[in-house]
Amino acid sequence: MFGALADATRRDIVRRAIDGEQGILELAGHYPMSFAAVQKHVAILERAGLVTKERIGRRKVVRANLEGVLMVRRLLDRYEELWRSRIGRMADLLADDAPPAQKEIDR
Amino acid sequence: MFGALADATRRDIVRRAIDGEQGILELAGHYPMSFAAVQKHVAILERAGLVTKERIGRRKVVRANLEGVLMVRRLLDRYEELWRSRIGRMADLLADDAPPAQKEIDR
DNA sequence: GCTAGATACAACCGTATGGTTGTATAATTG
DNA sequence: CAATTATACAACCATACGGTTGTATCTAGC
Repeated sequence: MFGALADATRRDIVRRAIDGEQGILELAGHYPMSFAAVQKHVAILERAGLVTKERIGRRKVVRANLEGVLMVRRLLDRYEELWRSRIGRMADLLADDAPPAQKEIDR
Repeated sequence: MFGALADATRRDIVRRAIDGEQGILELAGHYPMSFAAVQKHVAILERAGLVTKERIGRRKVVRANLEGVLMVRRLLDRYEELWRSRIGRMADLLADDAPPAQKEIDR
């Protein structure tokens, strides 16, 4: 998933897919590369679960998959939580620390 | 940044860096690859701003950089927001839609 | 059913990436 | 300061990746 988002073109496709109903050919129009290249990018995003394709008429409309974006975000949330809990543990350690004898505190 | 997180080893290093005070050699112990390889991974994470190195004695301790993680998350938040505002716009459209004449609604 | 439109897929190419080994630099220890 | 520990860096290799072109499939319209 992170891999899928690691490419700028793909991130932009996701962005456009969020509020567009664009077919692949239309999407390809926005980028300085061939239709096939864009097609590959969409395929990668699709496999990563960040985007879905739906046949509409003779086109296949690309739609962003909110679930996918949320999935990635959740991972990052876990990292943040790990961090905060670490900070928490450090604070706990300091708090649990019974005030040592005066001579050790002062100075 | 997404690129930096696109590798499983690097994600694990970030995880360990969150609550560890591990040097690179210690980190390398966890993975089936050479010290130099891990060193490169750390360098990539560092360039991406996800991790910092601090010299402590003869080691260089690797610490996760919360700022970096939050940065990536913020990007995903923007995607989510785009999505929700799109849903919002669609809802608005439906709401703004003045009830058409009866003949158009029924049937 | 034939033609045109839109997508799919395979083969190929150059470069970036993840890995290796080897050598050099920094900091601790005796 | 010599020896050891921990990190840095360069050169190299195989493979993955982003791009191309060419051909095949599927749908719409006449």
